[in-house]
Amino acid sequence: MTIQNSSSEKYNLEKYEKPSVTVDLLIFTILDSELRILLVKRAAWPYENSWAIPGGFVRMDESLENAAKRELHEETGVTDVYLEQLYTFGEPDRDPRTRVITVAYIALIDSESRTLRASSDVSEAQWFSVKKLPALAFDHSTIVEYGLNRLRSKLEYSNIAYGLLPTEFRLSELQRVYEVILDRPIDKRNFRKKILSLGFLDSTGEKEISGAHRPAMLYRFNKKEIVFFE
Amino acid sequence: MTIQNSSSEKYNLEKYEKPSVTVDLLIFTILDSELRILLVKRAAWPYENSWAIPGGFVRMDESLENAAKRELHEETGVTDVYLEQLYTFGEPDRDPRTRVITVAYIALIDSESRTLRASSDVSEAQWFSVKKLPALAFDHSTIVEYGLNRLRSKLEYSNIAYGLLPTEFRLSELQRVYEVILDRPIDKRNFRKKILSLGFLDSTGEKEISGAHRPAMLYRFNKKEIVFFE
DNA sequence: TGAATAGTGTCTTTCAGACAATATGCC
DNA sequence: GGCATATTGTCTGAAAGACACTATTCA
Repeated sequence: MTIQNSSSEKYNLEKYEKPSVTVDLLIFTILDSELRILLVKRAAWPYENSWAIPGGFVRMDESLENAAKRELHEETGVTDVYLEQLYTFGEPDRDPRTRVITVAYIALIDSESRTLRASSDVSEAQWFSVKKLPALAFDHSTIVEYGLNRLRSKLEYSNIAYGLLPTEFRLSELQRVYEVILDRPIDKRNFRKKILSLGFLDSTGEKEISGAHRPAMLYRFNKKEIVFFE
Repeated sequence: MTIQNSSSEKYNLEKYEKPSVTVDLLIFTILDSELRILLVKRAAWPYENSWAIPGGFVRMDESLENAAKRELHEETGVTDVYLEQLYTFGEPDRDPRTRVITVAYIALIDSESRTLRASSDVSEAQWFSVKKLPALAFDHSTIVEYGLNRLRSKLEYSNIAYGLLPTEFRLSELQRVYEVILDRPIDKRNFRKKILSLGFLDSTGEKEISGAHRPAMLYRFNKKEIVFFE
């Protein structure tokens, strides 16, 4: 029987048992030249003391995206960051307590915004390199794997990197973001040629001096929304 | 409060009000040289007599994908077709009855499998060209738009077209699939050069005679799973 | 032999990738 | 001057795109 079919559906809509629905957040940042995600330590059964990606229930009056924004704010204090729905995971046995369907989101946090809430209600939260992750609760390893693939492929054909950098940055920093996420070295000359030809970077005209060497020109993304190319 | 935090969460999990969760299906096929989707006519409030994409509730003991497969089978009688999760739509007011979160799936049906169930429990079901769609119930126009974009971009860098063709087909048929979905003409010589160089087509050695003209070689996809290239 | 579709090759341009030397600022 | 990072150009190979004629079958 489908929503569309039953002639008595308006009386039946509430008769089915309903699953719980949560949002889970894959929060990425670049820290110490590594791609990292935020994990929280679970305090209770199931998976007590295991690390997990943060998440929580979707309230009846908020959209999925707003639920994700609220959770993100609760965990990190940040607002206005890149947020994208990743995938919905709904195996019947993914949570031993009850049926829980989770809508996973990706969030990208730049190095300037990156701070953890002092007064978090989470017992412990930590940035883990995606190359050295602990065992994760539930099906969260699957979610991380899926999110990494999404991030990597979007990096190759969109300006998504803007979410991981502060407003102004050096081209070498941008290249580092690509190298860290794609996990391979990139030729500097080819990278600059390509990235500048795409036309989504503007030179600020400013140079940044940061040590005993030639200062670098600062650039910024000319769009703070995702754009695909090719 | 998140799943991870509350020390009394195991007693609280059931205290929240829960949304209904459905799967909705965007079922594509090629018919009369047009890309079409299956729509069903609603029999009851809300959107009575409006067209909608088929869908139904997720049962407590089935995965999202199995719910989609079950609905697909109920509507079309087919099994073993290409099925992909599209996106999850969860605006609080998208269904006037109650909070309904829907996980949308794409299904591709080839011209040989394409038959509608005689004994469908739906009042009416029909294949509509995506270029001439009626007004749709709920937020289904948004879902269709989203699905079309997904299908178009996957067509350009994967072998997803296998889902829309029978096992054996002529290159001109494959080209027609591309032209119809991308909605633009493609040069025959460039298309053949490119598609054959990708290596996911095998020649069957058979030729198909279908009228007063030179017979065409038949090809088949050498993988019945999605593969990305480039 | 006419109608209809199948099948094929060249040229040009664009883009990706390999590759190394000079420039600038601070100490 | 030494160190550290910034900045720049050429060559080659691969792929994309423009473009038109011949082949085969049946009626």
